[in-house]
Amino acid sequence: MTNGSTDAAYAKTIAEIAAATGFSRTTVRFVINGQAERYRIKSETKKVIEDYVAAHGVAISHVARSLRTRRTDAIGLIVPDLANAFFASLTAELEIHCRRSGRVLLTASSQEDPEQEATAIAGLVERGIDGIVIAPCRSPGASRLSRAGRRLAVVVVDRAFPGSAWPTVVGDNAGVTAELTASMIATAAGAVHFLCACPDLPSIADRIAGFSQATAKAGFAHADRLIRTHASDTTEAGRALMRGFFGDGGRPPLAFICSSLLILEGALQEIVAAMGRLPPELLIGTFDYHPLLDAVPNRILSVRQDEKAIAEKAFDYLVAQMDGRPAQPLHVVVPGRIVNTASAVG
Amino acid sequence: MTNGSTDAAYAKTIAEIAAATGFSRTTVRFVINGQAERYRIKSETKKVIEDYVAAHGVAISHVARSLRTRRTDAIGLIVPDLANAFFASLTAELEIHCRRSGRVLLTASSQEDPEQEATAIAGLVERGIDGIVIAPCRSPGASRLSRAGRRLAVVVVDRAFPGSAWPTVVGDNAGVTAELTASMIATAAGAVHFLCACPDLPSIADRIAGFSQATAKAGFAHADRLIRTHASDTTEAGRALMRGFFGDGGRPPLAFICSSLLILEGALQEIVAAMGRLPPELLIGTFDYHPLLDAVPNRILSVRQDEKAIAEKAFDYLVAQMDGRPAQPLHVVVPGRIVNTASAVG
DNA sequence: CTGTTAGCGCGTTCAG
DNA sequence: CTGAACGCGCTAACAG
Repeated sequence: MTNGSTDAAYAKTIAEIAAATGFSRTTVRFVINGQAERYRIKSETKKVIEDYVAAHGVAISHVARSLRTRRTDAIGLIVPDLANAFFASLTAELEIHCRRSGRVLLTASSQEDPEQEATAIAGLVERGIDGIVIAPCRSPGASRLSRAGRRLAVVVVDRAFPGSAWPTVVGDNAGVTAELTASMIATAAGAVHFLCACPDLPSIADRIAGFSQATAKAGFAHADRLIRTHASDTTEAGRALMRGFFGDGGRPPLAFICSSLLILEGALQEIVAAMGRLPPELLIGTFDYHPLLDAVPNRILSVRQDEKAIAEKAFDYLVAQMDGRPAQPLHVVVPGRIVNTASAVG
Repeated sequence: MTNGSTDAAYAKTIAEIAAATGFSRTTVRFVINGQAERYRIKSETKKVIEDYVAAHGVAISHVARSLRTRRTDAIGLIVPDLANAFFASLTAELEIHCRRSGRVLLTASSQEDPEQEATAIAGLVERGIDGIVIAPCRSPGASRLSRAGRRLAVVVVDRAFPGSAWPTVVGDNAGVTAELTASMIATAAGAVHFLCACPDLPSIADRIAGFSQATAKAGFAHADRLIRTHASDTTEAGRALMRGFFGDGGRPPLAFICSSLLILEGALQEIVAAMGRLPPELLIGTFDYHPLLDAVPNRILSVRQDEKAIAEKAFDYLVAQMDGRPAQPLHVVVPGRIVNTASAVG
């Protein structure tokens, strides 16, 4: 409406700016990309173009650029479930790194389903992402990641499936679980049970190993008797696992560890449903943290992963690959730590 | 390694397949896109191409396609904070719709910061997303959404800033808050306080209006005395708001409502920090749901938004715009409902 | 009927 | 400071 050329309301393409100012597309591009000096564009020319841009705006098509440069400055992230606070936090951290480096993060979730994972990977790869961070729900060797793109950078996080060809960044699991278990056995002066989803996931297998080790060390003969597993990591699975105790006509274990917040949520719901409340003497251990844990009156020991450090490492590895630098250590374990919730003092 | 042409390990482009099979790119494309019959490709030809594809794989460049079709089959989502369970759930629901319709969802978060929001919008728009669903952190008129792209579909969710030019899908706020407040006043037989982040957000303003209305109706003279606000929606803000009560040398209010889970988390943490535990007589109201609420022994009334319905409506509106169909009602309010947590029976 | 040719879209690149 | 080719899938027009 204001000017006469095309559509006044919208930003202009390089070709439009070139046509309007009478310079070539190349010249316009140099000015817009801040390379005016490098290519000795006359300052007067520069000003004309800059003024036009200031008045009308530019709309660089990243799509066209990507076609040529074979880069999208986009990286993908595939997580099993955003409802899991650990992954939500990891996502937020990775986004910070992306924004800082002028990239965008494309997040997709697999809902722990290999098919959805495959769909998500395909969708992102087709769109030319430069790299991908993935917490795979199956061994990634089986996925189509390898055939995906000519040069796709890949970093696996959280789940170190054996034989993975890609750099892997995981939180500590075996060590910290052993520590947690030992501490709880000492406090409870008795057996500690382990409610555990997805025992086939490497991260969970490590937790089981840590648990078994600490249990054996404390003198319990049959560690596996204390472990109950479920195939899926959901609130419902947590309820089912806890229901197992009530089903035996019994009571909940006095001390137990849940392999994830979702399992814990379900387990607690089931106890409340069955008993009307949480027995105050219950000693609880869990992985990952949520602020609401502080409002639960029971003593809770939580293993906090360092999402920030994991995200940073993963991002570094990704950038290293994209730059052609091979990542030095192919496997990094980021230590976690055990914290008491606020109510634990009571 | 296996074949001789280019790189054995990777899927082939249309041009590569054409060169290898001896047909033209157009023919190959027809077969690959399942249009062989429509364009009467000889079935023998079709088989040759299909066999080659089966053996080597195809790698359609969505980037090149987008350049031509001016569609990316990608839609963007901008949320203030993924740590907020409401937005995490909304994201998951939208992703389902995208997958079903062969699109990908690109999620970015603004951390409630207008600048980050602008960066995120720009990043997505530059990459040619077909539409965007946004829970804006400021009035979106001020944002650059309007100048963004020639034809970007936009739907605003959760926050209906006045005068918005775009279709808006929000949860009910005023009505359900009035209901919640009235119910809590009746139960507590006394005043109910409202701890409230971001009072300038339209969704929160509606909640304040509902609260004030119910409070006035119940005969409380100065509703605004019962409302305390904080500029940001974080756990820390919740702690600060609750600290206000203790600062007066007082005790926490016997009945209070928090405008979000984050505020609630902070408020509860602060009470636990100050008193060592949550007084069991505390009556609590909050917005949005988290499974861990069920493990808090106090009676909690939670307003649950219907993320599924919100996501569905928003997606419908988006698709309608992308198809050139104008969305009929420009503003939809999805009803919420009040639920008791499991412990509320006690 | 069966398939091909030519150019488009738009930012990038490099020889002029 | 410019011109022309390039990347790769899409589409209309066209030949055998």
